[in-house]
Amino acid sequence: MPPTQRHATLADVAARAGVSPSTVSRAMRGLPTVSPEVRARVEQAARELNFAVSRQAASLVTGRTGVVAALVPTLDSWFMGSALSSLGPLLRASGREMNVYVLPDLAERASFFERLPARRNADALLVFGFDLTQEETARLDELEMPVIYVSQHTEGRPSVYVDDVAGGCKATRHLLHLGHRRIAFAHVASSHGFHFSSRERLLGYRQALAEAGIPFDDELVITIASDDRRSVLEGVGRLLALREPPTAVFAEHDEPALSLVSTLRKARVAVPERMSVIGFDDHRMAEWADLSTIAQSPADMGRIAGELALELIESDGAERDARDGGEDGGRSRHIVLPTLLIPRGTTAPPPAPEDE
Amino acid sequence: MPPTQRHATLADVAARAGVSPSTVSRAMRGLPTVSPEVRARVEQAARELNFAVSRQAASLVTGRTGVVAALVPTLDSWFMGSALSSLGPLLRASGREMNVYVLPDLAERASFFERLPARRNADALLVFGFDLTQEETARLDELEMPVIYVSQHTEGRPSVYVDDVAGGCKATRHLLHLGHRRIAFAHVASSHGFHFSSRERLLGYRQALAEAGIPFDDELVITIASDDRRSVLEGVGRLLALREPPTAVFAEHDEPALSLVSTLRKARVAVPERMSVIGFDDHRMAEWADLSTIAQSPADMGRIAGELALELIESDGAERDARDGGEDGGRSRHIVLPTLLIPRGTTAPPPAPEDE
DNA sequence: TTGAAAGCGCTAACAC
DNA sequence: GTGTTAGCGCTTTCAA
Repeated sequence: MPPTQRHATLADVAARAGVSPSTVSRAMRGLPTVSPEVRARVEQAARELNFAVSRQAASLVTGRTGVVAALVPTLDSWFMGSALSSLGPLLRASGREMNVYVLPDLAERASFFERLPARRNADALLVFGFDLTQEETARLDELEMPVIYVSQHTEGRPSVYVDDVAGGCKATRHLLHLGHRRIAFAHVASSHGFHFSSRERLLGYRQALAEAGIPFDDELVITIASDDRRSVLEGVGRLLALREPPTAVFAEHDEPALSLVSTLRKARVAVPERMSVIGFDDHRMAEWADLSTIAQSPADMGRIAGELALELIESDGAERDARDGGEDGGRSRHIVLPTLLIPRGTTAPPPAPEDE
Repeated sequence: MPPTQRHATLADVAARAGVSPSTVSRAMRGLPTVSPEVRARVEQAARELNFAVSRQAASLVTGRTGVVAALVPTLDSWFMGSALSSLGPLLRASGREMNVYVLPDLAERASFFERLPARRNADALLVFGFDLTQEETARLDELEMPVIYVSQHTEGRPSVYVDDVAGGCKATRHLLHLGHRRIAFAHVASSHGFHFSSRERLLGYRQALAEAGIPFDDELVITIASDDRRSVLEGVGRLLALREPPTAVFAEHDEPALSLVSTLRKARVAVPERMSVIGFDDHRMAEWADLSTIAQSPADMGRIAGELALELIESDGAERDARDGGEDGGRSRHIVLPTLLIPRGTTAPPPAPEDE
């Protein structure tokens, strides 16, 4: 007895339409060398048989898989969600599929880099937000397909990212302009050993302080564990207990910023009257909660990285002919996206000094 | 001049290892019928040539693609992110890839159902959180692969979801037990025309009210647009302006619940002293903000749905032989996951009555 | 504009 | 345990 009914093949359609397989192939791909009448007949037959071209068989001969892969540390974050939500439709519009590799921990990560499952199974790879080692990057170079680094800069390889230093600077300057002099920085300890540009945001913070002639004070840097509410309470407690407590906090992401606001208000520390808080992201929740923040657009990053991927895929065949686009044909292009200060209701001038 | 260097093939490895292609194939798939010595030789050759089996070629002959597809309305939500973050690694552990189709608007959705790009390109499809029409469901039935409905029940087809009615009931009962009698329900108007079980949560709310002998009052149901802060302000304003304002709000998701808390506190309405707020999800932010909520686990849903998919893929070949697992071999199984009340700091007894 | 034939890289019978 | 053979379903010359 036969297994599940087989899919119709191109040959089936050809038989039903009374033409040769090659003609069906041409018609299905929309090539112009098919007479309108025949094309109609083929399309009808295909519809009746519920036929779709097998990507597997096609790619065997074309050498293209029609798949673009995305490597992400997790999908459980506003950033990744937004980025892939814009990348997916873009790829579909070009007739491609989106393959996602989620590497939530070091074991998964090691296994990915050891087996390199994307090899031969995608036409390009987008690497999101990882802080890769040199070995890992070298391994990706072996993939023999375009690899684009997103939310991370990698020397000599195509990258798309926002200017985190400038963003950190903007946030800090905003607070400085409001009159704050004691400004804390809230850092998030991520559990999976990936960084999300936090190093650079801290750098921007320090840079803005330096410009204003304010010395860096590491008592003002707190670390919040992203999965533990007590760490927020502790961090806030530590800041408030300082001899000279801050009047403002810059959190490297909106989520911790929101938890700071919530924790402060619950403790009857008025925000922004007693303490200003600014985040980074412009998370959907930031508007809801009227949080001041530095906006970045992961949706734009996803889209732009996707466009770059398509471009590199296109040029992958012809690359050795004309060296028109410079020596590497855009292979080491860096695209830097802007950030934008969005002042909202959680930042204001510091309270009038009481003890000075 | 040649294009980009071609990938090594199985034949190349065979030549280098001095064996036949079939032997290489067997070795690469870990079949037991290969002598250890030969296996070692093959693996070495494969490593030297940076060889990986082409899924496309393999699937052409096995009839399996090694891909599981997920259909999602968006990735930009806590729920989807968590679900796919657990699904991905599970699929990888079984040696499969995860293909994601994001359908953020009705145009994308229509185009997906018209072209059915998953056809022939995946071994199973997981459909997340859509409220499908009958036509769409019928279309998916034509896919000739297992289709699992997640976060949605569909008659006669495998489904995995939480008991939203019971969850809504639990949230409302929690507030009732605390002594609340005027309880509002905050509904989210989603922009893409997809429902996320909100109908059923409202049902649970009404059911709990009925049990307590409290009549349903539609003045207490507000709608918040998920992308507009003013709508939150308006909703809160409307509730507070009622002749008999509520003392508690049940929001169908944590994100709007958090924005309610934030808006109320900013307006100097103490939470929970003056107004209790409970959400639904147990979003990561809920713990950070000390929000009472009804927990559901999208991670569990993703995992369980994935396991079901693998099971159905396995049984897909043998299904017609033994009808052991009931008439349909689990093809119409429904798996209902539990919800859990998590009381935190945003719910408390109502304030002592002032005017009565 | 269409058809015939060759083969993409692999697995699965079947021999040995 | 290993090799030989015959396709899987498609695209792509090349001829007509």
